[in-house]
Amino acid sequence: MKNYVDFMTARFKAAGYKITPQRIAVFRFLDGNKSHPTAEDIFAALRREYPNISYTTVYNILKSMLRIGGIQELVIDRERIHYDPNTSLHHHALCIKCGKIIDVIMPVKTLKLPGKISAQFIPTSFQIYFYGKCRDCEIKDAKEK
Amino acid sequence: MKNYVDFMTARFKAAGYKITPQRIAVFRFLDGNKSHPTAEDIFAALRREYPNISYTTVYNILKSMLRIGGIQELVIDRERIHYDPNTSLHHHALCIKCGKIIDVIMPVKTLKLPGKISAQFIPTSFQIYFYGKCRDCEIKDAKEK
DNA sequence: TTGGCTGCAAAATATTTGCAGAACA
DNA sequence: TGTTCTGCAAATATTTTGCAGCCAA
Repeated sequence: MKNYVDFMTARFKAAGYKITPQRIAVFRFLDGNKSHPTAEDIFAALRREYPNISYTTVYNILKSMLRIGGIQELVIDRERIHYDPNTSLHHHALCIKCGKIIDVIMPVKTLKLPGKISAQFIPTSFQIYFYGKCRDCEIKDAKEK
Repeated sequence: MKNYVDFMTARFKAAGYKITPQRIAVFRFLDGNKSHPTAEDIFAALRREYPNISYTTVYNILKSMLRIGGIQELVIDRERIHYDPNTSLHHHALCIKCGKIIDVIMPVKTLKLPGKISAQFIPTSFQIYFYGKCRDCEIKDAKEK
């Protein structure tokens, strides 16, 4: 499978979902996308190609992708949900000034919950979120002083 | 400082904020509270004592507490924000069935970002979120099968 | 006394839903 | 051709804001 578009197209077909131009456009937009877009970002990008596309469609497609896999929701920003086509284990850093999210690829041995907690909770995944300032905002802030 | 109410009252006074019955009620509700309540939970609890209390007041108080410290926002649930009066370093587990959040107290050495990333990002804190199923939901699901 | 705080109502924002018509398979 | 999908409009839910009156200091 050479790219994300073909990969997702195959997954949708396998799941019995139809392939529509809008769906392909979402796959294309997300292919290799490391910007962690929101539904609005995706909507805005697709609107150039499809002036009539609706939020409903964007949300529908994202929901389908979540259901069958191929995308990840990032719940890190209190204002809105971000999406990440990279579903392999990695983490994220949020700039509290500009809201930018960057990937944190680091080897973290699969975290084991302490015995007391594993009696109460069965984890299926985990995410590490770093909060701080990105380089650009750090520089901007330094200049203001 | 013997308890959270006195502690927060002192902090508010030190910051030049007034002490109102509603503020004390929020402090009291949060004292030792490990349920990770939402603004709605707090509103509902306070309403019993203060039938006229408004969401505005709850949100205002939470915002003040965030500003001067004494509370933490948990951005883990896609639907709403949860609050935690425990601001010491600890982590959380979210049950994807019932939405319950439980504390994860485990010793994690302060995580260091890989060199490549620390050139781009200066972290001030981090949070580990576990996603899975709580014991109660696990038992419920087992019975259904 | 007075500036900050509360509570009401309305606004803003993100996401979801009902439904009629379009279009993929 | 039939069912799923799209797009519009309206609904929902959470959080924020404007403002008049109240109250803690």
